[in-house]
Amino acid sequence: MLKISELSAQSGLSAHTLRFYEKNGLINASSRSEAGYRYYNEADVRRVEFVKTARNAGFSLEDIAQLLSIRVDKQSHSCQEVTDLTRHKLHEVNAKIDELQSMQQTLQILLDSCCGGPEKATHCSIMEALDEGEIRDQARSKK
Amino acid sequence: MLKISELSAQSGLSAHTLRFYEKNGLINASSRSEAGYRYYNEADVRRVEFVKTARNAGFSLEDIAQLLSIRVDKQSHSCQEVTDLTRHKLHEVNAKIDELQSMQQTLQILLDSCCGGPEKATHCSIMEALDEGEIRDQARSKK
DNA sequence: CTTGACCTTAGAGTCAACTCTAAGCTTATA
DNA sequence: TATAAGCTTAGAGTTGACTCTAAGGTCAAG
Ligand SMILES: [Zn+2]
Ligand SMILES: [Zn+2]
Ligand SMILES: [Zn+2]
Ligand SMILES: [Zn+2]
Repeated sequence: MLKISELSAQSGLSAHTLRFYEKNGLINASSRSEAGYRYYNEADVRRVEFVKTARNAGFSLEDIAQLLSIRVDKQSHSCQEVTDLTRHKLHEVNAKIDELQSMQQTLQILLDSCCGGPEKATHCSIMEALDEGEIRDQARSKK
Repeated sequence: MLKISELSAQSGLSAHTLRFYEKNGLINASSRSEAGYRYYNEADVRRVEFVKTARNAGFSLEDIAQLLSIRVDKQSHSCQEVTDLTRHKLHEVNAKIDELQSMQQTLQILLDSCCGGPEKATHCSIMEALDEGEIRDQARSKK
């Protein structure tokens, strides 16, 4: 049985974060001391690790809540549900990458166009490009 | 002289956003009607377009505030200042791309490993992978 | 028995960039 | 003149994932 600070040290998640995850229904301590201190057993710890791993893979806390509800009753869920979640997340990640790569290109072009020296910015081609709006619009995600 | 709704239509930025930008010192209407309505002249409009272009390139509003302060007095600023800003932004964008590509890979591997069918998730290899934590940590940015 | 580290809670604050609301003027059209 | 559309302001709400605070109870070591 681990106290919250011990689980925190072991998992790398702060005690604050662990309590926050609990408040959001992701994890919980299956027992409490008389004084109300949280005590985590092995299953609790595994659940925390699952959350941590899923978070590292890029899933949002909401996604993780769904994955957890599958995890506790795998019988009632299908592989398809799991891949749907994963595929959806992958699409989001891909969209974000596209957006950022577009910015990357723009920024690189701007950077290449400018001398970067100590001269006055009166002739700066980056400022000119921004002034003239000659930059293709990025598809900025709205969410 | 444009009223805020006209500038909004022309720029594609909502009137709310234009007022928000003004509150944050990015833009402003150089004159007001007797009743207090904002009126934007050509220079105002160009400044708004500059903001819009810089935002499209990926700069934060804070970055843009700096770019604008250079823009109004190019004599007192150097190309280097401009490239520093741009390079810094590029680094941020690159870091974010790396992080997302790492997630992308992880998600793709997970997806490839799962049958995605209507079978019960008891044997799901995505769930297994998340359970076993066999996923390399992404370098998640903390900011 | 005291000190200090650790634990509890509800709830507030943070960040970025909006987005919206309420309450009340103003202006254009029918 | 009445109605609707448009403008003003200060200020609150949104999103996601924390992060921190205040006020107080608990526990082990010296
Ligand atoms: Zn130069
Ligand atoms: Zn330059
Ligand atoms: Zn399967
Ligand atoms: Zn599966």
